[in-house]
Amino acid sequence: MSATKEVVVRLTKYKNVLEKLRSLGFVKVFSDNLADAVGVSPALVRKDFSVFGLTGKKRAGYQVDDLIAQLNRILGVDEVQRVIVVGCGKIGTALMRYRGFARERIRVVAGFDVDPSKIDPNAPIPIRDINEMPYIVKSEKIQVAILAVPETVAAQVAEALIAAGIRGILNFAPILLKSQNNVVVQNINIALELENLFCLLRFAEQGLDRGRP
Amino acid sequence: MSATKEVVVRLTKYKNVLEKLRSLGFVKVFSDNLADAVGVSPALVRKDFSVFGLTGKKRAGYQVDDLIAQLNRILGVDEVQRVIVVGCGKIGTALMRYRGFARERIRVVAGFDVDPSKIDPNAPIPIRDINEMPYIVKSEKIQVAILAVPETVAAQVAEALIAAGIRGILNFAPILLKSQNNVVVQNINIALELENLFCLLRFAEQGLDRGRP
DNA sequence: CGCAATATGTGAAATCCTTCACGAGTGAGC
DNA sequence: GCTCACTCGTGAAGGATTTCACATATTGCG
Repeated sequence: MSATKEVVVRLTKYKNVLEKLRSLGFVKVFSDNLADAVGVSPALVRKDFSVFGLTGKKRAGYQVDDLIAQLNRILGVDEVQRVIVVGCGKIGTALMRYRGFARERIRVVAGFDVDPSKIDPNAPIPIRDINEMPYIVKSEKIQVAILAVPETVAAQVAEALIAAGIRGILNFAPILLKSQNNVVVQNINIALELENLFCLLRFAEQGLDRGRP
Repeated sequence: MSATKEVVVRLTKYKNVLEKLRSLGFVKVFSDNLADAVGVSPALVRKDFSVFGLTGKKRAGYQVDDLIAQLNRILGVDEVQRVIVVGCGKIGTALMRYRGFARERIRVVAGFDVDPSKIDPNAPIPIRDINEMPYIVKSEKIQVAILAVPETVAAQVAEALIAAGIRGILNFAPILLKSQNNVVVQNINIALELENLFCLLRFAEQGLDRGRP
């Protein structure tokens, strides 16, 4: 049943919430709880689950352990996910050392840059020359890359990544990369998000209609 | 006319594309061009514009200059937008120095942290003690904050921000802050985005239905 | 100057997504 | 063990958003 991107996003959110609940000692959970935590309606939680055959019991809700196991199976994130970071500027290095990744079973295998002064193959997370990227991608069977290079070279580096066999890109460069022919792209444009925030504020303040007078 | 968040996001994207086009010397533009660049259908571009009374000419498309001016008016981003960064760890400092902000007329006024060793009020962008945050927010009339603190204190710091008068938060901490009572929150959960990327890849590979057998 | 090509603007249709509402089990309490 | 309040699962209804399709206007060109 065509699962859209939004559904996958929600499933992942459910899973994260469930893991927090489990660490707090929860054993069962109701659709209301998950709905609150994720910010959707209870009906939608149940609907999402039903699409994937996740079932609970009529008065006992869902078993937390069970649900996590099922979600992991569905989402396919049982093992550690390996990723590379391309572009080791400010954002790139910050991401390489980001602690949040460990908790989610994500491991940064290596960083890449063009600047020779940044290269350090002996660091805990090695930083290599961008020219080595294709070999590492192949030998390590890397599928996903975080792109954090300047705007001017972003498109070109993205193509190099795809050519090297990368199948998913998390793009922090301020250009809109398009998902095409079996390469999935997720764009995170920080400046754009901020701009939107300002706009939404503005709209929230003075009503939503600002068309012709 | 109830403008949803999605419409605002698209308008901002149009504006960004238009500015790139203008810098390339374009004078007029068609809905097709914008649609391609933003990844939507031409009809939607026209519909979005019509909602806000943005009009073009029947065979000449839209005037780039004109359109940008109108969008700026509608989106309310004529002047420089000022923002603070709370939490000057890896991500926080990277954001403080992020170049993409300058281009979008966003200025980071100050950073805040609890760690005394990080404080440096004389830096180009000063880093101050978090306790000074409420005063700076008030005196500088700051409305928007970027939140980049560890998970454990994120909720608490967010409350402090709201109490100090902040009206919009761009949240990089891995908890879901909820937009409530006239505070707009935009969550960017990097680990979650990566997880989603892996899942989408997985789904793209082996079809979308993975429910009961 | 008139025509034909082309792009806009918009009501109507279609599609997609969410919520509603209710039947049906089920666990807890007495 | 019986009852009852409670929660799931789901078809149908409802909304919202996007696309369609075409009348209409404009411009370039012969």
